[in-house]
Amino acid sequence: MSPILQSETLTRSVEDYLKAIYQLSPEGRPASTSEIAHLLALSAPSVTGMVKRLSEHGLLEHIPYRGVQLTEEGRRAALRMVRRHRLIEAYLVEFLGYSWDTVHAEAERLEHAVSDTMIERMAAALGNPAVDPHGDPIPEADGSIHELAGRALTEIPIGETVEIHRVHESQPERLRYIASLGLRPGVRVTVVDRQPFDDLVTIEVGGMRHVIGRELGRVLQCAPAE
Amino acid sequence: MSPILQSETLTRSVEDYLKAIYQLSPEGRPASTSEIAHLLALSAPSVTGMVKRLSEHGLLEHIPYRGVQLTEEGRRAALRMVRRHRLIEAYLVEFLGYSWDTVHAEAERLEHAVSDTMIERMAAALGNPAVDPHGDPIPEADGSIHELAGRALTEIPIGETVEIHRVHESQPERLRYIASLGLRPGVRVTVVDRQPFDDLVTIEVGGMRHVIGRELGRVLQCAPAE
DNA sequence: CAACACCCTTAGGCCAGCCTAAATCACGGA
DNA sequence: TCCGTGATTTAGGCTGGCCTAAGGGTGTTG
Repeated sequence: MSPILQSETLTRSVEDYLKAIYQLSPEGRPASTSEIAHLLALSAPSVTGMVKRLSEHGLLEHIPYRGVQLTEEGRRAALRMVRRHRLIEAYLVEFLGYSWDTVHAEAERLEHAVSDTMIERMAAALGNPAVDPHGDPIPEADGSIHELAGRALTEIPIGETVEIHRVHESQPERLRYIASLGLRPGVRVTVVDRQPFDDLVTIEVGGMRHVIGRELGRVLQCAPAE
Repeated sequence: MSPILQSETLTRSVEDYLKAIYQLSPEGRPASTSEIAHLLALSAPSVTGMVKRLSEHGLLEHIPYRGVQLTEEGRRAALRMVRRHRLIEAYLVEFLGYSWDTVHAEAERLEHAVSDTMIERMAAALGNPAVDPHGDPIPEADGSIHELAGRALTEIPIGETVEIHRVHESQPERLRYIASLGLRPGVRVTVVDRQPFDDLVTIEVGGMRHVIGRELGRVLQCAPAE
């Protein structure tokens, strides 16, 4: 029944859908039509239609009105795209002078065009890195991914000093703002105050104090400073 | 009338058509529907249809039953693609360990996906080379191209020693064969014999003798050895 | 338990790009 | 000059992927 799609016959669109669904729920919780539509900047009916096609091809399961979940095959395809995307970002930053706020758009296009061979050569040139410039873990070629446990900045108690491990954000303007505060993977941050509501956190980084809101705070993943 | 297509809204297909037409006739001689169809591996009616759209957008002129010629705008777009293609080939060979018989397919996909910024960074990383790994000249960013005059190997008289400047071929099998004879840009070749028909040429290269037929002979562009 | 709001899907349409089959043109040879 | 051959275009159709408008579920709330 399911035609042989295994041999890299996924279209650009299909790759984008799979990656989006994975990103909405790496753990496999069902993703809703509207979430997908919002992330891909498409209308909801378009998503319903594509989702139907993808489920016929065995890449995901769709329970009408309930959401979609990737199948094992769909998850593999999605992780392949994530690997590509993050390796491309790392390569562009390392070898072609890109900054972390500009790589995303370029990688978004390249991830569909590059061969597996080229991806592996880029990985080798980089020394097979474990994370990309934002600190996001790069899935292995075999489809495994090692998510490093981390707490959002919003969860760190007053007085604690942590290291930023990951800045999970792709919008250039936000990234530029984050960078302007001196925040990037590897940097140490101390939480000096917290507001009772809205998860406002005051941090000290590089001798400066800044207040971070809920949205930004969730994007900044931290680990205990060594 | 002609909608504003200037701002990089050309589709993959359109880019391929323009490049194909340019390659069929860099000098601007009209290219026929069937030549284009053959080069792009499409049916003739498909080409007629696309050609009609492209001429409406001012990228080429189509005289029905007579052929098509790129307009200045079309030529610029085509040269942009050629520049991209050749720079990508050069980059892949220089930095990612590709051989000249494998770069073509990869470049064919990448040329549509890469930004102008990235192309210029690749060019800079390469030191703004004038030619690609096959010896084909790389058009400048401003759209100028410096074709180096050369004679096909089939035209070299007996006894003359020349240097191969250019191997104008993209098929991997043919390139591998050519390489297996020790032929590549920069190599010196002496014509030791010629057959009266079929442009057969016997050459000596690296102490070995080989007979080259018409097709291959035309692909090998030579210049007087210094 | 009914009603409403919200989300999701169905219906119907459009465009780019491709195809095959059927007309039509152009040109060389009788 | 006429005709046939081969190239080209027209006609008509398909698929992927998107859209808007309209209909149908679901679940929360009075």
